Amino acid sequence: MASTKTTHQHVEAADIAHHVATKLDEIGQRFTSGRRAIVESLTGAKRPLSIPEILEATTGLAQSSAYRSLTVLESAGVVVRVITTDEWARFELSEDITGHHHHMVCSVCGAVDDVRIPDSVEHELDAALMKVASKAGFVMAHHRLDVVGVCKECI
Amino acid sequence: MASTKTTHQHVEAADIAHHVATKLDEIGQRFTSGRRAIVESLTGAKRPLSIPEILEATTGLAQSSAYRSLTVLESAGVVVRVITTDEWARFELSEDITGHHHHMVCSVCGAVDDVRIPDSVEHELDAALMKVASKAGFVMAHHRLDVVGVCKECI
DNA sequence: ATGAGTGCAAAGGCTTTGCATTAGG
DNA sequence: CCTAATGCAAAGCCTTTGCACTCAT
Repeated sequence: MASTKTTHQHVEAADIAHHVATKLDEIGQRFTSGRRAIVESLTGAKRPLSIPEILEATTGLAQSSAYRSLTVLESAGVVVRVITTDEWARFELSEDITGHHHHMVCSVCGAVDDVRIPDSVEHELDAALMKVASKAGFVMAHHRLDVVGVCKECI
Repeated sequence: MASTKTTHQHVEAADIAHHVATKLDEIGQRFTSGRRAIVESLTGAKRPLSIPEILEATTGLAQSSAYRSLTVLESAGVVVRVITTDEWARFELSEDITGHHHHMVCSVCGAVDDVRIPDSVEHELDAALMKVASKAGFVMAHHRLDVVGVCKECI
């Protein structure tokens, strides 16, 4: 908890492995080859991947191991489970690695891509959300924002 | 499509039944007692309901009928399936009935409530999203925004 | 060697579907 | 009446879990 700064600055690509190893170590978990392969897939993708996509990118990885490893990585705070539609769950690296961002979801093919909006908009948004949340006695941790539409492939 | 205005103004409670009946009729579906009961549950709740909650509020409704009716109502554009976590799906009336709003999701108990933020923030947000989306060749239909945090019951 | 991690297969849990029955127009 | 809608039960599909084997420390 003390070793890693969680600012809006993202972790450099080369340091991701080290960062993940540290986070795993903090909860007494090993950084095995399978987990390394998963993290590399997610790093290369720059968008949330589904289990089938992860398995395709990682030869010799059992589906159950993928689920189990992703759960461990999620507990370590390295991976986040993203719920887009009701199909497959998707997984991405946490925002202290990738930086804060949002998702564009294609309502036709289900494709998901990362997007970022100006900090000024983020701040105004957070201020407005914080206000309405606390008015309802709700302690806001963060927000989740998606663009829903049609991707260039499906137009 | 010509009969119902889809402005930011919501439909009056008393007219919901008529509105739903019209929408169903447009796709050749009947407004049966079961579907009426479901719509009434959703109207009363003023927040997205899960299948168990809907069944609890509607005696004598089979689970499969609930799923089927909700799918029909979704096709009619009257109901929206809300994806919050990976547990149960939740359903709510569409925004041309309820007006545009967002959700607060409790990360502890999973409770979901509606929230609204000022139009000015909505507009700035849409402008920013539209901009980054079109830059990626993506045609935005709408946005989806949730507050994630801890509700007053779980603090 | 010694417990964690993995693979394979089976079980779980939400959702969908098949078929006979009921009800709406 | 006659087709659409419903109930019940079985099947589907993503995800989780049990158990034996393998690998890292």
